[in-house]
Amino acid sequence: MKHWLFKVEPDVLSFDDLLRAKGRRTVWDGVRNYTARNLLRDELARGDLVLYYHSNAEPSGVAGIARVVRAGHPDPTQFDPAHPGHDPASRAEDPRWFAVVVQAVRKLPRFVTLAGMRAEPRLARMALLRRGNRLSVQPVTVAESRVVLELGGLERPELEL
DNA sequence: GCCAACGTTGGC
DNA sequence: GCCAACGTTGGC
Repeated sequence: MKHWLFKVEPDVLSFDDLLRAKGRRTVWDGVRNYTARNLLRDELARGDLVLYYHSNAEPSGVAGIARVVRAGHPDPTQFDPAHPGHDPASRAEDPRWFAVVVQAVRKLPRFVTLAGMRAEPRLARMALLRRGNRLSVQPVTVAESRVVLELGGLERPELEL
């Protein structure tokens, strides 16, 4: 099982919003970046762990964990002319953009702030913390994931790995 | 294929 | 609100 970090602005869908959503799940659609697209299409698998990160927030940080419950499939919004992510150049038989479905697992007992992660030497190499990183779906190592869950106050982080 | 211009992200 | 960093677009 692989581990990922998803960025989302909490004004759009906070982790608490996801917990309240029907089935505690949502379609992760609207991603229009080729690097993230490749990950969604080729790498994310059902059962993978997702660190749910609030970006552009006060404070920014990891709020909870989720799981991929449906692997990559064509993002329907690319074919919807009314959707801001509509892509007239994408064809149904060769879709350009992909989505997954994620389901909330649990909220972290302690919100793990960006500053808290920066202060943790074991996370020094984490992709999120690298300067200029804007990728909205990014890989996280199992070791990094474990540290984040530990910072988040989970008593038995290994149970989630 | 190069690269300037532009738009977006996201921390601060 | 500022602005650095990055991705994308499009002229050539």
